Amino acid sequence: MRSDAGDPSPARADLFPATGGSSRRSSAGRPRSARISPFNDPRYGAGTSEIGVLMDLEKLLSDRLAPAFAAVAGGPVDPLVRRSPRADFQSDAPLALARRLGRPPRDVAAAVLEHAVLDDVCESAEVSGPGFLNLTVADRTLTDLVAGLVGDARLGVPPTAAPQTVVVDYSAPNVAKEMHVGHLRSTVIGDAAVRLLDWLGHRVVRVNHLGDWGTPFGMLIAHLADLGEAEAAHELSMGDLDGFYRAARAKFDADEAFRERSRQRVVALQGGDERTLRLWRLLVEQSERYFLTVYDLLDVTLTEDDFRGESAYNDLLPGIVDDLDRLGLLVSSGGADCVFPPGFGGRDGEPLPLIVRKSDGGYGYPATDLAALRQRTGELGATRLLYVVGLPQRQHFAMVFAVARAAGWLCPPAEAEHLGFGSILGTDGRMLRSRAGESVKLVGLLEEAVARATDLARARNPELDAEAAAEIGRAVGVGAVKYADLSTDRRKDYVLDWERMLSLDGNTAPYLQYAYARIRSVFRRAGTDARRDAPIVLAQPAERALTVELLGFGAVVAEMERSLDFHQLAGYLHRLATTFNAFYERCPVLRAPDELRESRLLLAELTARTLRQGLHLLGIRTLERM
RNA sequence: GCGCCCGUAGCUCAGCGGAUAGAGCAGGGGACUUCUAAUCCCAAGGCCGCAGGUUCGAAUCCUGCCGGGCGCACCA
Repeated sequence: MRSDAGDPSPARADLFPATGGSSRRSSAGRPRSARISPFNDPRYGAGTSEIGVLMDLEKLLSDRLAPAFAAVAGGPVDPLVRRSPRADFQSDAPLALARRLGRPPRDVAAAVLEHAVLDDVCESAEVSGPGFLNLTVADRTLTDLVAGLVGDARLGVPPTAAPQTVVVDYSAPNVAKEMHVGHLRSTVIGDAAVRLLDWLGHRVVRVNHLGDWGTPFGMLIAHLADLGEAEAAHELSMGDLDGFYRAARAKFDADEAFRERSRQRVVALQGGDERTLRLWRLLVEQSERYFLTVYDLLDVTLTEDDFRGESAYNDLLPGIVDDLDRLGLLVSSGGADCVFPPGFGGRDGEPLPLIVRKSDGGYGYPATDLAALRQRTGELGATRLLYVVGLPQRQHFAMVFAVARAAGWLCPPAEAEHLGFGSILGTDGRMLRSRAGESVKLVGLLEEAVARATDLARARNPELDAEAAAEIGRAVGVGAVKYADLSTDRRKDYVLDWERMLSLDGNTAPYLQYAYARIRSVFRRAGTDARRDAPIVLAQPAERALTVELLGFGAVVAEMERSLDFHQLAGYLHRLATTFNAFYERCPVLRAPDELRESRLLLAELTARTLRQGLHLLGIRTLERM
């Protein structure tokens, strides 16, 4: 069972229905008719929504505008509906269409308006500026849609109509080596991808592509043998993997006899020597045990079942070479077996090979990656392969994918995507390093985050007992690190700045967690849940703004299924929290007259559920109090 | 040398063909006998690296330059 520490199962199941599984399934292939509305669709009674899709305002407006555009253009046109600073929404499409039709943009916009049926959902719809359509949604539409959200455990996000098998390759630490900040991004981003795709109803296979094979293992095993198994196991179980590695390395550099023993160990390992293999397994097991403690601290859903080291593909490697040869793709160059995918050049302008088998007969990581890919599309039947690996390996994956396509191991509908990411920088703008110039230990980083967050919690709240402070410190500290990673475009480098990411305001995890805790506090005081059937009343602009924001969750999540750009979800959650805090400031909940009080409790509950679900998708915990 | 990525407010970042380029932080001014002020409100802050081009319209697309990062055959 996966130790999903961030599972949103609430203390009060009635208030926060579980959202882990696909509890409701919308009718697949449902027609996207523009004429279906919350008001005329018999399946769509207020508060008892059977389908999630029409809780999405953008889609509702888009569906209404599409036929009108089609009528004007004589063919399908995407209405390009988006949020607008001048109204609730705007359509940009008339501008582009005007050129195609050779008519003035404002005329086109006006013609679209004439054809569009918007009266029942919009308070106003008008041509604006050079030819935009500004749409202001009727309050009645907002209250009806948000009432549908109340009854929807999935908050307006329907499960996918086309489930795929998705393999997510992420984390991938190296045996007998410490996890460092470089593994942080892969682990955090990969885990968010897994959580999202799983929630959307895909079959997700986590693969932790452990670095558990290769020449360094000769050295490590030789060192292990010198120490004796018992002593080595003890050292490794302390979690000091780097100490072990460094000691082996130092002997390797200094001692010729040790170097020779190391080389013999490599040969013995590859030759399947039982005693050597046993030592190797000890190394792997101890390392895996250590990695699991890091994953536990990180609140990541990886378990022991997800380890699939490079060695797992060893038996498949000769077949890869043979089959490439049979397909006529293999070229011998400099004694190595290579494939030269077109379009890749090297330093000297020569074609760049993917070296499948080295001149010494050994296999490198290209062979392993090809074998793994083939196993994923073949045996596992995956149609989406994600590789959460740093951007420097971009060319490598482009070549592997190109060769796999040429070999027929990667063909539609299956597709592979390198989910690359940038580096973590220090506040000096350079790659994050420890003072000694080494890579920074991941656990050290996490421990510092937790310690800092715990201190902050104590300083804010001196009456907290030690246990509560520790729990808050952990959720906030780890959440802050993960959120800092996920809240900016993953392709860019980002600066790790303690002050900023642990700050209680700004686009940070603590800010979002605090908004959630505040809402929970309201419900503790209320001593009751929100009444599910209470009508939503939009008495003030802040209530209206919050409602519009709540209705945007589905569109953001839907967009991320494809892009996996988690900073968009982070941005949405921050916007939602900001909008809620403004609402909270101006709209008393518990002190309000009955009707308003019930309505506001519902809005608060929806906000909390959305924050919790959104943060959960990012792998970040919420707290009942802070 | 070839290739890829990145230069947006003092700082960290959104925006990637559409209206007057948005947030947050820091700095300035205001709001606490609080439904948790770990909050909110207000004002200020920009030749979107530079120069051309395409377009009714360019931070966004194309070309060239400048600055920074990364990769380029037997390490993964």
